[in-house]
Formats: sequence, structure tokens, C-alpha cells
Amino acid sequence: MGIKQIAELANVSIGTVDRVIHKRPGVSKKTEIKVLKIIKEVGYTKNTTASRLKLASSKKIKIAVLLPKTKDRWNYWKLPKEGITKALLELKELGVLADYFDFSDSNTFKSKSEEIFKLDYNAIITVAFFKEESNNLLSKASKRELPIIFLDTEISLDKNAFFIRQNSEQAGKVAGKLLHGLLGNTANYLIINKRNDQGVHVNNLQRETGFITFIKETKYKGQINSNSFFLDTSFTIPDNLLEWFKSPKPKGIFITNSKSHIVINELKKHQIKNVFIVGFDLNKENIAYLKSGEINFLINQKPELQGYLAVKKIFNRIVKEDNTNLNQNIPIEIIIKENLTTS
Amino acid sequence: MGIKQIAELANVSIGTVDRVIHKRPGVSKKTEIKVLKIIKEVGYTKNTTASRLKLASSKKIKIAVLLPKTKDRWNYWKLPKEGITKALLELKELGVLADYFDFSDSNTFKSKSEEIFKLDYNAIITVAFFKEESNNLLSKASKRELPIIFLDTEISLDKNAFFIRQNSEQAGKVAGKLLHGLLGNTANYLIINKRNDQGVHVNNLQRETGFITFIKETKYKGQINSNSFFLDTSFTIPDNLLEWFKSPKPKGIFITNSKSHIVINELKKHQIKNVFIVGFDLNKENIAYLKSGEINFLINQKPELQGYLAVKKIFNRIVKEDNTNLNQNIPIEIIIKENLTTS
DNA sequence: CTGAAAGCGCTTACAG
DNA sequence: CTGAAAGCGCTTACAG
Repeated sequence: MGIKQIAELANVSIGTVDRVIHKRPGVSKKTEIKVLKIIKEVGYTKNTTASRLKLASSKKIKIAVLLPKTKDRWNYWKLPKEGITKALLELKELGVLADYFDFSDSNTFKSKSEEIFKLDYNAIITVAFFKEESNNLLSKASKRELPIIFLDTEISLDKNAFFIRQNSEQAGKVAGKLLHGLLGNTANYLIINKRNDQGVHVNNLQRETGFITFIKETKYKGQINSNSFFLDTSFTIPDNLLEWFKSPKPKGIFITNSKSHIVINELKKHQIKNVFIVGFDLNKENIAYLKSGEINFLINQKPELQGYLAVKKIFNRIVKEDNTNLNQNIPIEIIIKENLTTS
Repeated sequence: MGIKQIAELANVSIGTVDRVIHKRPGVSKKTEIKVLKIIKEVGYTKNTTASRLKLASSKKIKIAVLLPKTKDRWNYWKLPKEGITKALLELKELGVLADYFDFSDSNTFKSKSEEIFKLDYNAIITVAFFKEESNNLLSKASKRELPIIFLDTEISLDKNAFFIRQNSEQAGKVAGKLLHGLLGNTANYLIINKRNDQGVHVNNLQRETGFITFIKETKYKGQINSNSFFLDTSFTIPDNLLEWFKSPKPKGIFITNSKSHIVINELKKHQIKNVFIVGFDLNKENIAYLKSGEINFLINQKPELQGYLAVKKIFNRIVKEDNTNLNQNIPIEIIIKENLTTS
């Protein structure tokens, strides 16, 4: 049942039906009502494939992707891009494309988002690292009805924003459950956050909160020791912390970020063993330590999936006029040596 | 870059280009070579969306789905169908449809697959429960170049078959790792398989093998006790097994099938506590026990994803002429109370 | 306010 | 062996 049959039933031309469907001006109220009635009666839905066939060349859907600058060889922020690339490949024929922008601090985030606004995009995929700047972006975008999807991290913003991310507090609880399951109520726990000049990333803090919340709800009676370090290659364990490792009690470390391998490198240097470790992210170094048994659990944030879903959801919103919100909770995937897949 | 530009460059009509692309007869060797050369030079790829637009009405892609009969209110075999339905919804506009068939034993499997062969399908999605009958199906299908995807269970078959399933032996290893992590080297383990009149399902056996293999590779020095029961609602724990539960040692149960809740109902009847349990499948009853803490881990086979991927892969093979094999390893998803999502 | 026509990229039946 | 034309369902610029 297509536009043509609707037109026949309504005794109008397909052009008129099209105008009604797209709420374009130039249709008398009377014919509009007549056409809408028939559309409803026959349960017509637009064939979006056919629709995009025409528009794929004339009216591209352009997505601006603004993510942190990737400097390392391996960088977390390449992963959402892989998912975005995959989605674009699937949607290429339907006229969807993306341009990439990057930022390294709040200033460049601001300038790049202004640049994006000058160009003519249909949607933005970015991350909400900077509250004020993200709010600015949101308020500008809402005036143009430009959908924005924030990946990775959720912070509270003024307007209704869309987030595709893992619930970090819940992920912290999962980490707590896993370590507590292995180590029980008497162990000591060490939380290691990553800090930079701006402080500790909100994801790390949310994970820490979740971890502690979970542990507090058990019959736990050990010590939880929280620390934040610059987890670059020059990281060394401070002396007071070396003391911590000397306790004969069962010991667990919760690393709230992707740098488990940096911590483990240090543990090895000091020949510290018998510590259970839960970390995040499947980078090459972490995977090697998971395989060697030095990391017990890794939590996967599925960054590729986040990017992939962002593009797909933008497409569905714009093309299929799917007005459900674009939020998406990413499952907290528990990875051990035995269920690690390299597919 | 489309068929039209290719035609211009080759000084032929678009009809001729189309004939070359689809290897249809009626093209002189000379023009064929000329057209193929240009196609290669410009890196032309068919716009499958446009292609399907025409074919969606005239040349449907018809998939036969042959799965076990669902009798219970909740039934595992409804789940792959949900995934299939989701995929069909996405591909509806492109002219993909499925018909459902069911079987209850090897005889009905055979008769239904014969029925499917009489009708004119482009692909089959089913399960390989019966070796001989599955081999028959495969050999008939290969004559017609009809792709067959087997879900859920992998068995060794004569011809190259396609499987979308979790590696059951590996899943058993994951279960072993999880229980061993909680209980250590001195615990006793109980394996509970589900049996029916035909014996124990191959999935259960593969999982058991994986579990035992894993445990044997650790410094384990407890007892592993393997059992098979009809795990229907009339299940009761036999007396000799009640003895097993009286041991003061740490105890773990590995239920190699979806019936953890049946086992737990019995444990509760006998007021047996302090047993750690790993099971399979996110049915309503299992989820309730996961939430109450009576199940520690559930492994998800993602049956919806299996069905979804099967349809998508069939579509890509037929439409995009993607000739990579259709096998797909489903990740071994570890579910605990804290990462259970109802989305 | 409305319709007829051309076109998106591909497929197919028909004509020569 | 090859081409011209109609059509898949929708969109759009043009004419009236």
C-alpha cells in the first residue's frame, strides 16, 4: 500500500498525498483531512527505502562527530569511530555521511562546536566532558532541532540531553560484586582513579561511588582505600601505598579506568602478587594481562557499539521520524579470560 | 557512480551493464570484458537499496524458519523468533519475509523439512538436533544452493554447515571459572544435566565437558558429581544426592541448561542453603532467583540475537552477494544481579 | 491549492 | 547480441 493507492482512494494526485504526509503547505484543510483519514484507515507507512533513494543524492544526512583527540597508537576514542564507520558503511547508499572533529580541552571543544554550527549538520555525536560548554551546545542545538548524542559519560545537563553510555555507578557495583565474590568480607580494597590536571574524570568517580555503595551493603568489614594518580607511563606506587600491599589480608584492586596495565606493570616491578584486579576496557595491554591471569575481570564499555548505535539512532530519527528518545543504556559486559572473543 | 555512468563510459546501454553485472547471458565476450574493465577501474559497487526497491515487490526473499514447537507459556524457542521478527521488520521494505514451521521430534523435523523443500524458499533457519536428518537437509539444500543456518547447537555434520551459536564447551569453561573463583580448590561440584527420552541434549554434554576440562586444569582437589534428570515440575532430588548436600565443604552446582529454577525450587523444599549456582538462560524464573541471590551467575545465549543475525546474514548473502561464511560465534555473556538489564 | 512529469539507481520484458 | 522504455515508491520543481 503506497502513496499511489492513497492518491487513488482520495481522488487526488500523489503530489498532494506527499504534501500531506510531510505537512508541507499548499493543501486545503478539506483535502488534508480526507487524505489523513485514508492514510489512517489503510495503515499507510512511508517506505523509507524508496524515500531515501531519491534523497540519497540530493539531501544528505550529515553528522558531525566531535570526540577527544587521539594521540596514542592505541586510543580509546578510535573505538567509537570504528562503530560509526561501520554504521556509515551500512547507510552509505542511503546518503548518510559524517565529518570528524576533535578537541583536546574545553577551549577547543568550544571552538570546534562553534565551527560545527556554522556548517550545516543534521546531527552531532560528541561527549559531555565540560558541563558549561555542553549546555551551550545543547541550547544552541535545540533551537535548530538538531539532535545531539553524548557518548561515554553522563553528566546532568540543563536541557534534556541524549546519552548512549554505560551506567558508570552500576558498573562500579558490578565491579564490587565481582571482587567481593572472590575475596569476601575481610579483604582490603584499593580503588585507583585516573587524574589529570583537571581532576578525576566523572566516570571514575561514578564507578567508585557504585563500588563503595555495593560493598557497604554487604557484611564487609575491611578497609577501602581510594587513590587518584596520573596513570601515565611514569607512574610509580608511592611508598605509603607499598605498605598497603604488605597486609596479609586478601587484597583487591578496582581500577576505575582503562589503565589497569599501568598499575600491573608497577606491581610486577615490586613483585607484588596475589592481588585480585577488576578494571575497564579491552585495550591490547589489558587483554594481555587478562590472558596471563593478572587481571581477573575487565568491564567492557562497548565503545564501538556506542558509536554504531548513535549513527543508527540518528538515521531512524531523521528518516523514520522515530521520535522516541535517543538514550541507550549500554550493558555492563563482564569479560574474563574464558569469554574473551577477538571477533 | 552508478550503472548509468558505467554505460556511458563503455558506450553501451544500462541494460547491457546490468547483464554483465548479473552474469546474465546475451552479452558478447568483447563487450563483457570492456564493461568489466570499467567496473573494476571505477570501483563500482551495486546500490543494493535501489536494486531491492524494484525487487521488493516482484522477487521476495523467503525464509523458512523451522524450530522446536513451543508449548509452555514461556519457551526458549520464542526468543530466536523475536530476533527474527525484529530483523524482518527492518528488512520488510526490502521484500524479505519468513514463514514459521515447527517440529517436535525427528519425524516431524523430517516431514516439515520436506514440506519446506516443496515450497520455494531462498533460505532456511533451523536447529541441528538430529544428525541424520540435518545431514539430509544439508545435502538437499546444497544442490539448490540454498543457504541453511543452524542456531543454538553445533554438531558435526557431513557438509560445511553454518552455525550461529555459542561455543558450549567454552561456556562450560566460563561456568567453571566463575564457580571456581567463588569456591576455590576444595569445593565439591555438582553438575546437573537435563535429560529426556532421547537422552541428554548435546549442549548440556558440551558444557559439562568444558566445565570439567577447566576445573581439571586448576589445582582443584574436590569431587565433581555429574547427574542427569528429567527436569520437569515433578523433579525431586533423589536421596543419594541429598547426602551430597550434607557435606560441610563449599558446594557449587553447575546447571547446564535453562532449568536452574526447577533445581532451586527443590533445594528450597529441603531447606538447603549456601550453595553457589551457575546456570543458563534468562527466563523469568531464573531471573527472579538471580535477583533474590539464589542464583549467582547466569550465562546468556542471546537467542534473540541469534535469530536476528541469521536473517541479516541471509539478506546480506543473497542481496549483497556477501559470500563470507554465515557462521557466527555468540559471545558468552555473564549475567549477575547487578548487570541484568531488562531493556 | 493541485496535478503531471521527471528522476533516484536498478531490473525486466519487449523490440529489433 | 543490444537498446529503449516502463516501473519499484517516493520527492520535487514546474505549470496552471
